[in-house]
Amino acid sequence: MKKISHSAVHRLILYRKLLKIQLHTGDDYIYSHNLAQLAGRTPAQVRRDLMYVAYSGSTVRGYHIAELVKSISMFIDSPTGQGVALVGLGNLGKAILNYTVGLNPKVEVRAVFDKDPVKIGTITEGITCFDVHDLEKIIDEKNINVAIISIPSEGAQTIADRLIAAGVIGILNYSSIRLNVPENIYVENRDMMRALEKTAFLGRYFNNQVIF
Amino acid sequence: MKKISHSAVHRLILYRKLLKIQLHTGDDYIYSHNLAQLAGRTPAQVRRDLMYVAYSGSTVRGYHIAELVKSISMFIDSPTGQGVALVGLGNLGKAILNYTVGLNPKVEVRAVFDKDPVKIGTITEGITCFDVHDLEKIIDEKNINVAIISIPSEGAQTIADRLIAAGVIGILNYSSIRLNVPENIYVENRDMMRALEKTAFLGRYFNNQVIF
DNA sequence: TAGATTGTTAATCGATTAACAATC
DNA sequence: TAGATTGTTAATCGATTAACAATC
Repeated sequence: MKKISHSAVHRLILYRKLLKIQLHTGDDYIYSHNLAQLAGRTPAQVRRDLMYVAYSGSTVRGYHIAELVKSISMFIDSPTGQGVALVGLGNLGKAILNYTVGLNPKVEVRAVFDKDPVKIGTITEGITCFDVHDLEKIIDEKNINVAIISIPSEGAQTIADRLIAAGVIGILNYSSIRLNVPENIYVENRDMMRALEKTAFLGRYFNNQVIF
Repeated sequence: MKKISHSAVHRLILYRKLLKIQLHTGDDYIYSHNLAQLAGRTPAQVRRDLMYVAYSGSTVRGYHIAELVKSISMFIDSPTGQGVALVGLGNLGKAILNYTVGLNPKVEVRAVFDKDPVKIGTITEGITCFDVHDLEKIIDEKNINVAIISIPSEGAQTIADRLIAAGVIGILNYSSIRLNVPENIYVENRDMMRALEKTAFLGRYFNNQVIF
């Protein structure tokens, strides 16, 4: 199996997103330098990234947008699709549902979990909220192997352990602790405070306000 | 001025966070291999990263935790502190406030903006919500140079233009469009769907379920 | 054909890793 | 001192960039 860097995966997903938007603008084809500009990359970088997916552009017309989207999807998405569980239906959980539900049928949120009796049984963005007590059962029933953690730090590790034991292989972690997981489990951490501090520093850095 | 990579900045912020937690465990000193384990890095990588900040460890005791935190902060934080504006007080905006307010006095959310009259004038996590119409005035008054965008895609570019014109140099963008900004402005994009798709792919990749 | 673009190879750059002298 | 750790230099690795032949 060939290797691919995390950042290349991230970029391919970005290209697909940008291409989907281009689909609605009328043009059938796009050149690497147009896509590069949209993505904030160089044309050569884009062409190199695209060589991961089995699709060749035309030297005259560039890339057929719809075909390229299809090729990227064949590369990135699971052929059978993947189910996603969201744990924690607070403000963040609701926002995540709002930003993700319905966008990619191959990466589909199939269940929400919470421990609050008021929330259990409600439906948000079309997804039912289950009792976190039934986590293992529902994950098995709904064939879920990806999870999003949007609960406070205290319970996060316990939930992660249960998710992994139930068959989850990828975790998007919005809690502010770092999870301890086996090495075959992928964890993507999204720490909001860390992102804010990074933005504050790099803003000054870009404006030459940092001296060291 | 020396150069530093975005990822090194991101790691230094992580180290500081992990060290702050260690502060409460009783030990005064920590070795690079302990910090490395917490951060998921190698000891040599940690030592190399730490050489950006002007602080030397002891060859016998390792790094004095409190001193190292101070040195990282002197490196990362602005001496005068930076004000932050949050634009959009929906579920996501409320979650962001919840995850960031009060954690770092040098990166301080000083104002929230929304266009909803019901929200304007309310106080969340101690921060007043202002009319987005008064954006420029408040940003100037409260000496803000960092902003978080947590509004739907449609209005995001217009808001970004106004923020930049008002003096913002760093933007943490949670909307799902890419912002067009001058090259001296730093934008950190946080696309939830992209993060989810990446997690789904890399989960399978880590488990050798991806063939290409 | 001429010209613009693509895919691929070679050169460069930077980050990571390994090795080691210096320190207490 | 012996031993463990640090800071720094050298070697390796990988990604980015530049160059260019192939294509229509």
